[in-house]
Amino acid sequence: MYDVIVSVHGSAHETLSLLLTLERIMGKGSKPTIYEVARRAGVSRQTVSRVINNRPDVATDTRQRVLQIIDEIEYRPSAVARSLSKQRTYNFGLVIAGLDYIGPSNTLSGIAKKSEELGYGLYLKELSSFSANNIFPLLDWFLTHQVDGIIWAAPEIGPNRDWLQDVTIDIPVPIIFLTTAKRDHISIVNIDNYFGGRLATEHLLSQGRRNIGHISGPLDWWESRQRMEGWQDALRAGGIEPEARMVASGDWLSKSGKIAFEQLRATFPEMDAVFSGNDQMALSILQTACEEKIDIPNELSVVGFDGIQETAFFSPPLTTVFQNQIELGCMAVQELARMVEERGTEPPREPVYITIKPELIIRRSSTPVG
Amino acid sequence: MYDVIVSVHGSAHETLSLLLTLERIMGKGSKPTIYEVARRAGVSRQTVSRVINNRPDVATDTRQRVLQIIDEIEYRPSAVARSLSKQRTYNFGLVIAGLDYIGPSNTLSGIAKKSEELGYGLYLKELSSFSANNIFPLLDWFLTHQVDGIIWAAPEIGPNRDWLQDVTIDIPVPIIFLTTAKRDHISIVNIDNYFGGRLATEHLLSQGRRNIGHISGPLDWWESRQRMEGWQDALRAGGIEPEARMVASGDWLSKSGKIAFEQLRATFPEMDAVFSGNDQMALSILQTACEEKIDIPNELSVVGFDGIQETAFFSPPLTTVFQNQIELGCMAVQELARMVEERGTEPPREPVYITIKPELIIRRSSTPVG
DNA sequence: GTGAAAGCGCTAACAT
DNA sequence: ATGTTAGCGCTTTCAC
Repeated sequence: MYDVIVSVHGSAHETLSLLLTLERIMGKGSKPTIYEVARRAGVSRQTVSRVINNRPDVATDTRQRVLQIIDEIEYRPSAVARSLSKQRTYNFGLVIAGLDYIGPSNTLSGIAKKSEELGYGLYLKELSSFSANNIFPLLDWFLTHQVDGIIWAAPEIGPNRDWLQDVTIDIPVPIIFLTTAKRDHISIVNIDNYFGGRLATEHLLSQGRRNIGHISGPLDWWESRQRMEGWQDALRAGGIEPEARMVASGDWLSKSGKIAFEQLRATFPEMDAVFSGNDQMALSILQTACEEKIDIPNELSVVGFDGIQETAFFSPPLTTVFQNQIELGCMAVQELARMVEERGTEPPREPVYITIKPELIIRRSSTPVG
Repeated sequence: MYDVIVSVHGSAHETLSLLLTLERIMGKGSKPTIYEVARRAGVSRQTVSRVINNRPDVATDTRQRVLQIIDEIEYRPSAVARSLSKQRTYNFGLVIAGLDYIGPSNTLSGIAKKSEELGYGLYLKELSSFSANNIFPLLDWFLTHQVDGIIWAAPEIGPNRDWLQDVTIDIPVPIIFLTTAKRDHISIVNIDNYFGGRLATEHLLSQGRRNIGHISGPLDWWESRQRMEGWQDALRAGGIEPEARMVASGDWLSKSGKIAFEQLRATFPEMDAVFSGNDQMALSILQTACEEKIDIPNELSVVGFDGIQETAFFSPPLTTVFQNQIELGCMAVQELARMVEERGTEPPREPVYITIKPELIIRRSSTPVG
């Protein structure tokens, strides 16, 4: 009896599975498997496998029949089983921080979009603090879940990249970092914050301003320091020596910008321009100015950083350095996908260091009519 | 020879696997499996399985030995294999939209945090537009990947929930919706926008204002309509009949707020207060007022909606209706986890409809000193 | 307390 | 063009 069935449907082993499968099918709710499709179509599982993977070597009518069954019983191939079998998940792991700021969620948007486009799923983990406490459980989780690659999109702050040295990158999957100082042997995608700082400052110089203050972000942020250095070097290139009293630090939020601005007015009274480390702190300068009847841009020019949409409608509209965070996210994913696809190539590819130039958007806050 | 090995390490079948495994181990890079651990520890795979699952029925010294090996060879259990075997992934699928706005990314933050806390991984998919185009491929992807549950965190706009009727919910996994009008048979978590609209308006009434205008969000957004209805009903309760000329619609962005405000000043010149559908549009009211020397709050009171952090540092500080989006995300995940854990309970649980009350934060923009 | 056998749903490699 | 066999790495009975 087995022999008969075998000759029609498959081996003894498959027939046995068939019987078991049938029992299972009885119970409600159990999702159909590839085997169920094969059984109904009267073909083997591999044939079904070929169909669902769009492989050419299947007879047209067989393919039709299989497809119809699939449709009929609403069969969906299990990505889990496929991952196990192929030893590849087509998933990326993403570590991000500071979703309560608008910048990171733009980056996220770019990452999500590009991953989708390239056919990768995306596991999201948010780092609750910016510090580096729970890095290892997190990495472990990703490895455990067999992601094909990791995107590290939390900013570099203080010592929160030290673990890189410890691990000396024996992480067995490709990993790409955003917003991280250049380091050997690791792949990085960055906005060129230094260049942005120079852009802003050179623009103010070109408008005839000579007393250009700076409100920086927190100085343990790598990005803040880069922007500040851009400001410093631009000043020097213009023949001006930057001094400590020309800088005040904030924490990115509007409130701190207000405080820093007050401070600068005290320590640097001749100030005729400010370069703010981000747009939100710049906003509070504009507000303070409005309250205290300081004429922007005639008395004081202001330039921000980030290029959030609102800046176009600040009053006056804010000149700002636009950093394309969506693009940043896209690039990161694109590069990671490349790394994944080119694994095992000989010789191994060099780590990449990609830098995206920000752009200056000139508006009224820095262009006195005079 | 087999017999000897068998008596030490396992069955003939396992010994065969062993040989194959050994070969594989030779090749660089192949990750150790549970079998490798078992072999080195001289126990069976099930024992190792017990150890990594923290099961009590393992002798202490056996456990120690196994743990040590695991540490030594840096073994990490494969979540993929486990998922296949347990028919459960401990992953959620999240659909979100509008990450370029700040609200959704707060919700996301809550969702990510709570998922982590409850031990679930999170697959992220961003809906590129707010419309309902590519819903089905998306759902399919999640089902294919065997998520334990789905969180739908894209807002309800126009007809983008129509598919719910089509599918009549034969989605085989629990699913929870955010920001969605009440419907039968589906689980929903919402901010009470209607209540928020009432809160804002009643506050203005209590301050003696009688001519309260409203700048709404886009009226195809369910949230916008709810807030507006709250405004309307509060006015009526105060003996005032709302009229069309008292409302102008924006698109959430500052610019549209400015335009809407200009319009209201024309159609509703006696206006002495405005309730804005969000904080960003309210910001542009404040800015316009500052430019045009309108005294806020004495001439005009302003109340916003959302409660973004910046509002505390607007000038003047903005009274606003705070919606806790992080909490919203947490609740959604918590509820989803419950649904997942209580599957198959008899009788099945009723769908939930949870509503979070927003809170009024009173600041200077609505509290004239008089 | 520990182990053998079977199975989760799919694919790769090798037939035919 | 289609089928067979042997995995992928883990868990779940059930037996001892």
